[in-house]
Amino acid sequence: MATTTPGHLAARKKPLQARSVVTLDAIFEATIQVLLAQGLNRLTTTRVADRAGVSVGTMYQYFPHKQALLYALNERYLDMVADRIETACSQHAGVPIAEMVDALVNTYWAAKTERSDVTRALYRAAVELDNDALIAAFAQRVDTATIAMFSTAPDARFADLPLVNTTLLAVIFGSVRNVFERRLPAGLENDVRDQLAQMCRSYLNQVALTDADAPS
Amino acid sequence: MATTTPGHLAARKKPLQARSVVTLDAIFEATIQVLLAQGLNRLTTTRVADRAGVSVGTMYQYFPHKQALLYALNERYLDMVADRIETACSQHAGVPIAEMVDALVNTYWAAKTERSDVTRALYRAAVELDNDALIAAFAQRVDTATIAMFSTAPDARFADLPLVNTTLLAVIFGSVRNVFERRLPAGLENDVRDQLAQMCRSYLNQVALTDADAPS
DNA sequence: ACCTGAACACCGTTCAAGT
DNA sequence: ACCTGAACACCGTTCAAGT
Repeated sequence: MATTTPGHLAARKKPLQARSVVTLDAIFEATIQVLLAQGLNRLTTTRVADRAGVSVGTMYQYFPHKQALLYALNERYLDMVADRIETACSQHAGVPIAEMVDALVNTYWAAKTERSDVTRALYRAAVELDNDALIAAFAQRVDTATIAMFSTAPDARFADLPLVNTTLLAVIFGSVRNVFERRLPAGLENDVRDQLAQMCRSYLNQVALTDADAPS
Repeated sequence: MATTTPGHLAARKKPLQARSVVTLDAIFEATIQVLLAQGLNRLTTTRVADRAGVSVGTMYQYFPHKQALLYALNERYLDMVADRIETACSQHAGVPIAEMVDALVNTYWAAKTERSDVTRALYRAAVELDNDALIAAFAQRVDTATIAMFSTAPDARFADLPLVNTTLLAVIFGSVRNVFERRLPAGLENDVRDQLAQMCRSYLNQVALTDADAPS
């Protein structure tokens, strides 16, 4: 499912020719580099254009304004994360629910951890650029994938799966972000991840319907 | 415990005279208003000064630069939240652990929800202003308060209370932020809060040492 | 058709001049 | 002693001129 981009933040032209794809990639790569090396308030259209080897004017052919550039960068990133979660979810259909939760925690955690500098930079860049639409689209994709996975659990049913699912995702995504922003030492970080997974499992065990709850 | 402010972000002068306090409050209030009404990238030093009824030059007597203003605003806010958590923690010393967790979730939730527009605006403003020091100081205060509270629980002991505590705080704070940024409908928001509290309780029940674990 | 970069409007910050 | 706001450097964005 494609992300729906609000008009005012949409990229100006789609890269139809091979050269454009290269230019666009160079711009994205330059943006990440400037973001990491100089930070958000030194991220200048001129600096990005310079590093990408194009003129400012050219950049404005691809993006109507600076925010649209950051928006597109986030979009790419969230699409990557959503792809990985969708894949993990379909690969774990039918396994016990505890394994599902572990897969979910570990997949999201790994996606955020692999390039944690980029993750943190994007958390910062994601601000004040009307990213509600991005977040909503991302949440929708993930909700769908995880609900589908959890429905196939052989060992658990729930009175209100959508609520359980929303809670679980809020807890996982929120905790990961929190741990990131606190810059915990790597060892402690991993311990917290394991505790998080355990917490999700306890919760699922407790809210799962028992046989006594089964409809007659 | 006072927050340790890094020098380059410190406010320029302390409000020693009554008039200065008024001016400073006016600047803070103006900042919140501009933030809510116009958003972060329309938050201009001139606009804030205008609304506060002072000149830009005067504002620069109190804050060495724009970031310091936003930093100070966040500092005030986090101090308020930390105060409330500390109070709740000392008021709940000695009660069963399930009640402690509920108090913690509800206090933090309430502090963030009461003026949710301000909360969201500050989440956005908190970016790229070296808020690591702020977050660290806040985390330290809360860690201390909650660990002290949990140690007095009559019905639970833990093999590694610091880890359990860190996990719990990451989950609670992270989830609250996530729920905020997703702008869930108010009814669902409350349901998720209740689920969150339940999840924390399941977790604590599971990781608490049983009598069998007791040292002989 | 597409790219360039000087030019324009606006913002953060300073500091000489005012009280 | 403290406040003011014009002035300066820099950034986002445009568009006439170039290829």
